[in-house]
Amino acid sequence: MRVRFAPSPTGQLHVGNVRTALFNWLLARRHGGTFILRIEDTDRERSTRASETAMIADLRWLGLTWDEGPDAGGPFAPYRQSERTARYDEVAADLRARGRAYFCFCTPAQLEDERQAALASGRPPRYSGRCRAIDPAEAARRVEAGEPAALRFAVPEGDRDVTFHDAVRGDVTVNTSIIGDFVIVRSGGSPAYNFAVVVDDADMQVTTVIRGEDHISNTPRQLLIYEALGQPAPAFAHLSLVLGADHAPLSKRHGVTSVSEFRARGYLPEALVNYLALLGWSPGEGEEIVPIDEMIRRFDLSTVSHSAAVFDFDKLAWMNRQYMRRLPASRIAADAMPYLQQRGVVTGATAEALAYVESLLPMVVGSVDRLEEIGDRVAFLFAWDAAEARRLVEVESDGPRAVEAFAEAVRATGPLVDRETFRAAATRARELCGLKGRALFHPIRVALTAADSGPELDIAVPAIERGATLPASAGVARVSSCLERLRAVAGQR
RNA sequence: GUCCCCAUCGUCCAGCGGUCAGGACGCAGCCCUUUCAAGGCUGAGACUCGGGUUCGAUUCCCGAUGGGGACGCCA
Repeated sequence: MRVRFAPSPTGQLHVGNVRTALFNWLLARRHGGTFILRIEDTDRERSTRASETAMIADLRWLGLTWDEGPDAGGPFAPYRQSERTARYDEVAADLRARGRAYFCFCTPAQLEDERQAALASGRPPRYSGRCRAIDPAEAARRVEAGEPAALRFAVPEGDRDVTFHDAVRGDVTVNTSIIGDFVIVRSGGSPAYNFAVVVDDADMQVTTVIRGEDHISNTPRQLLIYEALGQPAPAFAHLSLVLGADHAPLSKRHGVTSVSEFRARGYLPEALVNYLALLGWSPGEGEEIVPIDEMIRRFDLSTVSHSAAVFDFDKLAWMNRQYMRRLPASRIAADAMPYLQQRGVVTGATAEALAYVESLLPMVVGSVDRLEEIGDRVAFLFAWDAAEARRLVEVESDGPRAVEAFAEAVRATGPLVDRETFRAAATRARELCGLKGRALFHPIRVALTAADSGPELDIAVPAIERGATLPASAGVARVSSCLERLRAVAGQR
């Protein structure tokens, strides 16, 4: 089995395309087949190498590895359409020599007028086939003389049904009478999509073409080319589209849609892949968190949904939270470093900094959806605002009393390095002031964190103390100790 | 306009002739709790409509309706 993902490098890699890539990849891995990455850069205007590079990086980040591609090489190289022009020229010449394609001299303006007229009078807006009547020898002379011409495929006359079996939706039939002669080589000499895909898929021996539903009506055209070429056609599978909440195809105006943006916002590749897999496919019973190996084991095109799916950002967020909790802490800590560095909370990627960040994870994981949000949740460690803390303490009727009792307890116990020490200090404070429950703990919280909500105190407090012992060389922003904070709030009064 | 595809809770999926129509996200309530979350439990919430076929249709067939796609010298 040979499948391919063939993006055109004209921008960012979109999650809808990633889903297509993923389904191709899953099928290849499931059957021990080959996954090919092919770059469809025939549109010279819009394709850029920067976009190609970015897409490759995104695919790598997602873990969708390919066996053949522009960088990896392979037996059917090159895998970049812009480097395959000689091959397209050859096939185009052959088609023309055999009367299956002809030169068209119509101007864009002419074509546009015809289309408008057809639309206005309610006829299908397709090419009239006018240039088909031009004698091939004369056409060749005109081209020789430098007249610009596109090459069109000569769709067989008469109405004939073209049927193909779609692996996700069954048989699809289209009548050739609705297909106008379409351009296969632009007047500039570059191959048009319908032509290049067929040549490439045939040359690269692709056995199954999995792509978006928007290509379903292109399939009959491509089948006609396969036929004219005397090549066997691959199997086809068309995936439904990914929509936004308004049921319009997912686009920038729905929010974040490109892989690089999801990455920048702190989504994990495993979560994105898992979410996307479940958008239009289900592994069977229950389970939403599906390890990649399990997906490979279970994936099958016949169980892919026929209908369009709405992208649910909330569910993705939930999924990401699940992965933040399940993936090894060392991995999450490492991935979170760039975000913390960006905030200036971590200044150097030392082993000590990494270890400290990892130690903070139990405090944030589960309460945060994305890596990017970790910084907010731990901000109280590094940016503690004494005035704000004092203000919040005073809002509580017994606030100052509770804080003073706690401060005295801490002076006795020393640094609250672990949960037990913290609890012992809290117990001592309760004995000193007689306050308990919220009346005791809330003042302690606001005094120590300058915020009235946050992580559980018995893990937040030791985190403060651990941070306070870190040397400057650790590359972590300064954390003031509990005692320092208490002194500043309770004062020496 | 023409052709093609699609149709189960708000959303994503299960269901593949007989089910109290199941799960997940989200939502509501309760519990837990020193706060916000998280977590646990409970709950509300769907078979688009009309014809067939059948003893029996969410499930099969036809039509309508609705949604989407295509009709480019974009892919």
